[in-house]
Amino acid sequence: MPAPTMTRKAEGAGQHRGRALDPHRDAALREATIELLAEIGYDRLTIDAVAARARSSKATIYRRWPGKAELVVDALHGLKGAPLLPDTGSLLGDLECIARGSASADNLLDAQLMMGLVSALTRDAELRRVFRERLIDPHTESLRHVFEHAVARGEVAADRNLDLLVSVYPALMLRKLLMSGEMPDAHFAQQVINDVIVPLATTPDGPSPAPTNKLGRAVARRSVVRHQES
Amino acid sequence: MPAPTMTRKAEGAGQHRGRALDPHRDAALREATIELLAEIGYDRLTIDAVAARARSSKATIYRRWPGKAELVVDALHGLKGAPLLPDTGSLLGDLECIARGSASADNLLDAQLMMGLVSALTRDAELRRVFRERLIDPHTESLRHVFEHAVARGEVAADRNLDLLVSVYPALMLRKLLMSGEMPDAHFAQQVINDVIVPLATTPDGPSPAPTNKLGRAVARRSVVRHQES
Amino acid sequence: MPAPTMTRKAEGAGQHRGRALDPHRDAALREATIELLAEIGYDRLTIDAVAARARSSKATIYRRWPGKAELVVDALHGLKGAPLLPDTGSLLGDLECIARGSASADNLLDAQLMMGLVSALTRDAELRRVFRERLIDPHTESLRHVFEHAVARGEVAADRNLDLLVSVYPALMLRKLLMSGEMPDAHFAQQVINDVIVPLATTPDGPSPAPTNKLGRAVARRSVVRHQES
Amino acid sequence: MPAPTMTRKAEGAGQHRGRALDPHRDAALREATIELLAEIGYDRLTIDAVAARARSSKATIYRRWPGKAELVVDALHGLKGAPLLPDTGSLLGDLECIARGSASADNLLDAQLMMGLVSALTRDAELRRVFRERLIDPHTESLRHVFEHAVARGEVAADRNLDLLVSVYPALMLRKLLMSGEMPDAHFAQQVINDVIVPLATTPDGPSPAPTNKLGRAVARRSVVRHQES
DNA sequence: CAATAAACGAGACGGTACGTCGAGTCTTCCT
DNA sequence: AGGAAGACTCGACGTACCGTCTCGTTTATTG
Repeated sequence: MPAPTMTRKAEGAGQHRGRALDPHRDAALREATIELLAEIGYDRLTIDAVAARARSSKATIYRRWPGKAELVVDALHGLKGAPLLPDTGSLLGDLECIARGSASADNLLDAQLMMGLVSALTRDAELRRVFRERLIDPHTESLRHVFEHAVARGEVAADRNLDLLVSVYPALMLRKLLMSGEMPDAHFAQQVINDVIVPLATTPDGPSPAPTNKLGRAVARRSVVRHQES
Repeated sequence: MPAPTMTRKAEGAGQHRGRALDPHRDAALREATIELLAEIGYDRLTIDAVAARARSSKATIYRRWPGKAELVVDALHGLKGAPLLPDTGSLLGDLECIARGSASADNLLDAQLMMGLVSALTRDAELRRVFRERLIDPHTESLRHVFEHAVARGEVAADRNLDLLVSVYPALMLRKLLMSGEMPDAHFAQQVINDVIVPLATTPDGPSPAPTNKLGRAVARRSVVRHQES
Repeated sequence: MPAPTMTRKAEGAGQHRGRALDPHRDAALREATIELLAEIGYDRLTIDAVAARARSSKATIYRRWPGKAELVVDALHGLKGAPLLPDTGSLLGDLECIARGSASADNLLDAQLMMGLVSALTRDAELRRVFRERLIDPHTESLRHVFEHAVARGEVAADRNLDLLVSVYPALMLRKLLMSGEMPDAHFAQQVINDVIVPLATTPDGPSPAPTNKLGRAVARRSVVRHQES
Repeated sequence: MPAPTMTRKAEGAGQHRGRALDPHRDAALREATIELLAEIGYDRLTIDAVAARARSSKATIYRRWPGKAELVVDALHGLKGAPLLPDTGSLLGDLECIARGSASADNLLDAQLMMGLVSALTRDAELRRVFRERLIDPHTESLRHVFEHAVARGEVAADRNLDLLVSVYPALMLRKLLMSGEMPDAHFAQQVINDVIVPLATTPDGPSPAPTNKLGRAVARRSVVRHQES
C-alpha cells in the first residue's frame, strides 16, 4: 500500500538526479513543528519560527510541504500510533475499550491538532481529505472493525447502516470537543456509549424499528430508502 | 443580571463625559462583519475590509473591540436564533420538518458562518460560548422542544438522556459539513433522521437496553450514572 | 495699526452674539504650546498634547487657530519683545548692537521656531505671510531703521537698494542657521557685519561700480539691463 | 576613510550569508524618492508612495533605511552636484552665467527639493550635512571657483573673506525662495549680482574699511532704477 | 575523478494585514 | 454659546508573516 499521506511532495520519487532531500531535516522540521504547536498553538505558529527552531530555511520547508497546514498534519502524523483495534469478545467490551482510549494523552494531542486544523478545512479540499484520512478515518475504522465483529457474533443485526453508525460516536466527540474547547473526558465517552451507541446498535429491529404506534407505519415506509454516506 | 458578553469594552459604562459611542456605527460594523463572514469566512475577513464596508475607520473598530475575534463574537450576538419550533403532532413529522429546514438558505448562511468560525474556537473560550449560544443552541432547542412534545405524547420514553439525544443530529450534520466542506443535503438529513434519531428515540427500553448477554449487567449498572452535558 | 497677527480667527470681530472666547484659555493654550515646543520640538508637538497640557479640548484650540503652525506662530509671537531699534549715532555702532542681539536668548528661541516652521512654509502661502510679518520683518525693519538713520547722517549714500541691503544680513544668518542647525554665534554675526554689510553700505560708488579694468566695459554694457523684481 | 553616510544599514557589510540587497531596487527606490520629493515635498512624501512608485514593498524600504529621513538623505546622495563652472574671462560674465543658471529647470528641481527638505533640517544633523553637500556646496563651489579666478585676474582683492562672499548669493536666493514660495526668477538673480555681489567683490578697500569717512558721493549713476522687494 | 544536479542556509523580494497614532471635525453634555 | 470630553474619518506609520525567489555553498549521484 503506497504513499500514506500525500501531503509530502514527491513522496515516492525514487531515483534522483542530484542530491536527495535529507531525511534528517525532515525529522528536525517535524520536531520543531510539534514543539511549537505545543508551545504556542497552531494559529500563532509561523513558518519562520519553525525554520528558525530547526536551524533551517523556509525554502527547505516549502520544498517539502506546500504550507503550514500540511506541515502540521504531517508532523502530527508521525506521532500517531496505530489505531487500537480492540477485540474483547463483546461489543460492549470493545466500545468501552475505545471510550477509554478516547481520553488518552494521544487523543488529547489529536484533539488539539484537530481544533487547530479545522480552520483550514473551510478552504482546502485536499487538506480536508488528508485530515479525514489521517485523523478521522483511523477512529471510524476502529469502530467499524468493532461493529463488524459484533455483527459476526450476532450481537448486532446485519442490516445496520454501518457508515452512519460508525460516525455517531466520533461526531459526538468532535462536537463536544469544539463546544467545550477541551478533550471530552471518559465520563462523557462512556455516556455516549451507553446512551447512544449501544441502544442504536442493539435495537431489536432495523434502524427504523417496527412501528409501535399509529405513526410507525409511515416511519417504516420511509426508512426503506437507504443512502450511502458519501 | 451581568453583562452578557464582556467582549465589548465598557459595556455598562453609564454616564459619559464626552461624546458617546455612536450606536449606529455599532450596527453598521456588526452588519458589515456578518456580511463579510458569510462571504469570505472568518480567516479571510480583515479589519480593514470591515471598516471599508461600514464606511468606518479602523480606529472606530478598535475603540470598541480589541480584535477580530471579539468583533465577530459581538456581531454574532446580534443574530437572533429564530429556531423553528415545528409542531406537526408527531415526532416523525416534526423531525422531517427540521430535516427540511436543515438544508434551507438560512442554514446555508449559518453553515458558512460556522465553517468560517471553527478555526477561532480553538483559542477563544468566549467565542466558543457565543458561537454555541447563537448558532448551536437554537437548533438543539428546536430538537429539545420536539422531543419534549414527543415525550408528552408518549411517543418517546421519559427516561431518555435528552441532552445527549438532541445533540446527535446536529453533531452528525456538523461532522458532515466539516468533512465535505459543504452544507449537508436533504438526503443526508433524512437518512440521519431515519437511521439514527428515530431508532434512538423510540427504542422500546431505556437508553441502556435490557442486557441480552453476560456483559449487559455491568452496562446497566454503569448507565445508572447520568451526566449533564456541560 | 490693525490686527497684529491674522493667524487668530476673527481677530477683529468686535461684537459677539453669544459668549466670547475666553482670553484665559488663550493664554493657557499659548503657554502650553511654548512649554511643549521647548520640551519636544515643533514636529513632535501634537495638538492633543497641547490640549491635554492646557486641560483643554482640541475643539477649543481649533476654534482659535486653523492648525498647528498658526498656533505655534501665535504662541511665540506673545514671547517676542519689540525689535530693538538701536541708535548709537553711527552705522557701525548700530550694526554691532544688532549683531549682539542676534545671539541673544530671544533670538535663539526665534531660531528654533523658525527652523521648525520652515517646513510649513513650503505649502502655506498664508503662513508664509505671517511668518514673514512676525518673525522676519521685525528684524529687517530694525535694519532699515539703522540704514535710514545712516543715510540721514550721510554715512550711506541715498541711492542704495535698501530692500535688498536690509535682507543681506538676515539671509546670511538664516542660511547659517539652517546649515548648522543652531543659532549663529556673535562671532559670525560680527564677521558678517564687518565683511559684508559695512563694505556694502559704504562702497564709494553705486552698487554696480564704475569699471576699473579692461573688462569693465563689457560689464557695464551688460549691467545696463535692469530688472524689476516681480 | 570611514563610510561616508552611515544612513544606510550595514554599509560596508562585505560578505553576505544569504541573498544580498539588490542594487537595482536601491536605485529604483532612490529614484522614486527624488521624484516624489520634487513633486510633493518632504513632508507629504510617504513611504507607501515611494514603495508604490518603485513597485516595491514597504519592507524592502525598511530593510534598507530606518525611516523616511534616512531614505531621503541617501537618495540625495545619489544626486550629482554637476556645478557649472563658468569661465567667461571676467567676473561679471561668470556671475551672469550663474545668475542665468539659477533660474534653469535644474535649479527649479533643486528648489523644489530644498523647499521640501528644509523642514527636516531642524532635527537631523546628518540630513543637514548631506543637504549641504549635495544641494548647497555645488553652488557655492561654483561661486568660489569664479571668485578665485577673479582674484587671479586681479579683479578682486586677495584679502576678501571668500567663505562669506560665496555664501551671500545663495543665502539671498534661499531667503527669496522661502519667503515667496517659488523659485527666484532671473530678474531677482541679476539684481542681487548687480547690487550686492559685484559691489562687494570689487570694493576698493578691505572688507572692514575705515568706518569713519563719508565716501558716498558719486554713486548715483546706475542705481537709478529702484526695486521693491516683494 | 570530475561534472553536475539538486538540496541547503540565509535572507531579500512583493504582498497583505496588522494595531497605533495624529490630524482636523463633529457631537453630547455641562456651565 | 463656550468649553471639556472624546468619538468620528482619514491616512500614514512601522511590524510581522506569507509564499516565492535568488544567492553562494555543500553534498550525492552520474558520466
